[in-house]
Amino acid sequence: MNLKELAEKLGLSQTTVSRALNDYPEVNEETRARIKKAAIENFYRPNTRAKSLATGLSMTIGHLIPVSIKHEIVNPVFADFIAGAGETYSRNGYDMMLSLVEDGNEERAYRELKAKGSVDGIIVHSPKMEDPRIKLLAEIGLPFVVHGRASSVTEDYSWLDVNNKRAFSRATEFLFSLNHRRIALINGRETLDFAHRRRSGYISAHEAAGVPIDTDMMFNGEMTEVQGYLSARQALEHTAPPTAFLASSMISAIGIRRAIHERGLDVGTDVSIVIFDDELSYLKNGHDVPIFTATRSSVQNAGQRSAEMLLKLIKDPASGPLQELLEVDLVVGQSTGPAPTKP
Amino acid sequence: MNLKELAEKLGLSQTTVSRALNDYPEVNEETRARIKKAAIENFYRPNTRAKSLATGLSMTIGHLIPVSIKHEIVNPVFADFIAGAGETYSRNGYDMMLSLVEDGNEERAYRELKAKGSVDGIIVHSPKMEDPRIKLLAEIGLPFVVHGRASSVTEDYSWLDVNNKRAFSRATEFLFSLNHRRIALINGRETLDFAHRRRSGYISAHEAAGVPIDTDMMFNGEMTEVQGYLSARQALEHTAPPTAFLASSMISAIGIRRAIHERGLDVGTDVSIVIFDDELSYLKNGHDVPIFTATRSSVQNAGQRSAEMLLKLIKDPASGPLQELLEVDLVVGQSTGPAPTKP
DNA sequence: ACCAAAAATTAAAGCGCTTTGGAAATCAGA
DNA sequence: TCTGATTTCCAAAGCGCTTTAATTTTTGGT
Repeated sequence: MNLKELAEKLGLSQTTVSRALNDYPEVNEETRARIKKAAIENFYRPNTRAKSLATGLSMTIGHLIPVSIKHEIVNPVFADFIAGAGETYSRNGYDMMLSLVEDGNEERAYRELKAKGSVDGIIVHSPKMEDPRIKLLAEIGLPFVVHGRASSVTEDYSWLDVNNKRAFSRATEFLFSLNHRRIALINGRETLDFAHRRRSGYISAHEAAGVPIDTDMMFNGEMTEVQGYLSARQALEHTAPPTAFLASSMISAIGIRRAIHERGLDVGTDVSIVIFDDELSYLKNGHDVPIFTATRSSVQNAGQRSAEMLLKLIKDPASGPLQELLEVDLVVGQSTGPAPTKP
Repeated sequence: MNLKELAEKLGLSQTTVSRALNDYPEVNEETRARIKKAAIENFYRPNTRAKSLATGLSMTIGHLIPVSIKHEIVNPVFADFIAGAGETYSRNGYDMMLSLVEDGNEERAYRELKAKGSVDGIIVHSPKMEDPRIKLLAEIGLPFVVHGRASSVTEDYSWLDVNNKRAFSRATEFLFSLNHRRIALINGRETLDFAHRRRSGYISAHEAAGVPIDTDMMFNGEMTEVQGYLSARQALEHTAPPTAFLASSMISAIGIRRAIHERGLDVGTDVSIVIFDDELSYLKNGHDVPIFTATRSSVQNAGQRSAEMLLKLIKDPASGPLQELLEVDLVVGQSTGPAPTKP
């Protein structure tokens, strides 16, 4: 059932029917009611493509995932973010489009998206320190919100980020307060902006407390279980092993825990762990008492907020740039305790 | 730059330009070359919505995620599946649309998708034992492929599934061969079809070997770390604890491992674990030697194959229903060993 | 009862593309 | 050189909707 058929069935013009359904004022309330009733009865749904062509709005938000960080799509964080954003989209009548982009083809992909008119806005994932996508999108003139920030980009743009630096400085300070002085950092890839910020939080806390930093204790790489395990093993094999770990994700921490157990040590007594917990729905940090002491910030919530920002930006471009910095909670779990006193 | 402008610039009609670009035969090869060159130079991209309206094809595949199993979207398996499928889509010029569907609104959502003409086909995720979506989609007349199967559905439909039953019977037999006789099953929610099949594999292996089954050793629930931990703890607290665990996912197994360690036992010597490994990209099962002995099947590959099936089905509906059953590998890792002999 | 203003409705154009049905140009055969 | 077939191109219709501009109907004041 399309508009034409519906209009014929009602003995009205397409114009009136269209207007009635879209709540335009210039239509008699009685006929509007009659039209809406008929629309429901006939399960009429305007064809999105036709509507989109007529209005110039695609009512679609694009999420582009560079294949290079395919691990990222696949990254639990990404999935949870999407889950949050998706809810906001569907509540507002927007569709969500996902695209995988070949490496190096990024610029082309964004321009294409604009040229093909397939989206009204874009969410930018996993920004790097110096991310060319931001300038590009601004130039193209497609509304966008970055999930995270790009430190080296000077232009003003819309973003939503977690206060990663503060999170890691707080976590570090917390470990200091438990008398840990040798803390290994198991970070994400430091070309990614968030990892860089976390590192600087770790460093600044050390500097503020006058605790020397040993670069042997700083690791970065993919945030996988294996990577966490390998880094932790290396740290523990050091002549001066750490008494605590600071991990960028729950998954890394699981690997770290494996390395600790492997050496016959116990988590929370012999070695402490603090993690950054994205509150992934299927990787809950324990039920009653958290398994890991953590700085916590829901990535699903971040997805929702980012989506809201983007929709606002699309509705009213002049309202931007919008920026939002989320603070984390520091929740104490079973994975931390006072540093063991030397035997 | 749209078609009209491009045609004007070339001094040709829109018809000719359109035909040249779409490789229709009735156009001089010289002018075709000229047109294609101009199209490239001007970065011309046909507007998807207009094209879609004209052709009646949306060139979009829909993935609907019921909010009830929001954990599923968020489920790493889902993300990896999408990553696989997405690659196939973009290689074939298709877009991928993700929608979250409110509970209970499923039928409406599918019908709407059809009425709005926003997708050419659908992938059905996480089928339940008796899934009404299959009959519905067949009735609506929208091409679809189910990732998994629905045991109680008698109609013929297209699906791609892993041989879950065989996987779990093999895993069970493998544990039997190591002299384990008391094996706990930590399964996913058994309303979901795949979990049900895994269970029946576990059971049939027991029956074939004449080993009695203790329902106290059978658990099912969300495939989360916490759930795995809680189930395993309960199993280990039993008066006759298991000597081995069979887990439906890597994540559950991580929880199981935690419970085992907590009791001061060791994995691979005191207690064995076999898992079903979906080869999630960020949850690799070890680097050289697998951490867990596993039945293995890449879910990313499944996504890719499903997408290929669906595209084929869209191109040629008569070619269906298509069905594909993937077998698993059984790879031995560090988490299994002979059953400990009673002290 | 009349007329201007307001309200309600409609015809038709337009969004950017594909495709049908011709028309014009080229070619081949006699 | 002419004719019919072939090749090459084009005008216009159509996809299903919105929206502008115009038309018809209703209302209200005198």
